[in-house]
Amino acid sequence: MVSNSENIPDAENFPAEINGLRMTRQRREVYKSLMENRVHPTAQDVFMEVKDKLPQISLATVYNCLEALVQHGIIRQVHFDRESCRYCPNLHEHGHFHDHSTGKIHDITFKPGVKLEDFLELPAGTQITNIELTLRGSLA
Amino acid sequence: MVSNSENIPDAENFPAEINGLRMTRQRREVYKSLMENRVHPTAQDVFMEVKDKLPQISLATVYNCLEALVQHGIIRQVHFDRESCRYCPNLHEHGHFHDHSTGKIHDITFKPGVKLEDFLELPAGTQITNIELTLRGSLA
DNA sequence: AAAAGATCAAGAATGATTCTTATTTTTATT
DNA sequence: AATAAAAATAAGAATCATTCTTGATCTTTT
Ligand SMILES: [Mn+2]
Ligand SMILES: [Mn+2]
Ligand SMILES: [Zn+2]
Ligand SMILES: [Zn+2]
Repeated sequence: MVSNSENIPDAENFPAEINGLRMTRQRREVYKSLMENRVHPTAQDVFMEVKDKLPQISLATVYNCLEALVQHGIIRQVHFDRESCRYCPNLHEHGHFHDHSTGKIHDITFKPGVKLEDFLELPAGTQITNIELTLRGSLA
Repeated sequence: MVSNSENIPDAENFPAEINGLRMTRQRREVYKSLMENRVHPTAQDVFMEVKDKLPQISLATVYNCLEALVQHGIIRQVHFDRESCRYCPNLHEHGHFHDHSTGKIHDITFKPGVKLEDFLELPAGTQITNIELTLRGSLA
């Protein structure tokens, strides 16, 4: 029952452009890697994965691609302390749970309908444009 | 009505040890700087502040002091993306709001009695040991 | 086809942080 | 109090993720 076919178009019918960003071979493979393996990889991780398909790609290009994808709102950066940045193609509002027992990072969603003001003491007039929530712990 | 006297003992009656960490002159000044100026400074910021009191202190020592204070649970590190770490002496559970209009970082507390499960979809068996919440935006 | 623009590869540069080592200070022991 | 052992500090080197620079290559427009 293993199925790694999400809704990722293959090379032939992959859109030539996403959110105004031209999908070059490198950007496409970087993006596909993120979509197929939702493990919040680092740039190095992506580099190693993508080299299988594009053996000549450089780490700098992986950084460039990731940056371009982030700038165009196609993927998001995830930060854990001072570790290398990680990348996530899940665009829904969510936080991250770093399970220290397995090392895996899980997406955590907010309960439907919850507003920030429901659980935070926000100074009057606060306009929040971005939320980053990181949880650490383990699965009992 | 200016009062920068919080509950920060002065040099004479400053505890010789906190949480099992010996309070050397350097550690004391670093800690006092954080307590007196609650602006979430970087190590560089602390370095520049503390040099007024201990002109011979080195940046490496400031890093060492901050690290020792963090390890002993006396202060906390705060992360904003890939920027330099910042330090916070507020030990109550709280998040941070980076006000992009003023550049200031504000402590944000949770509403009393709120539990994580109240607003997050947590997988069953999740044991959370640490929460990091970062908000970005502006004060209208 | 030519020109302009965008992307890429490779390696150098940057900057925050950590590490190394010699020196100084503090604490424990005689 | 003197001595030995342990801890902390200062200074600078090393590290590592990330960014920058530059020349080559690919795309799009004229
Ligand atoms: Mn591989
Ligand atoms: Mn100053
Ligand atoms: Zn995610
Ligand atoms: Zn704080």
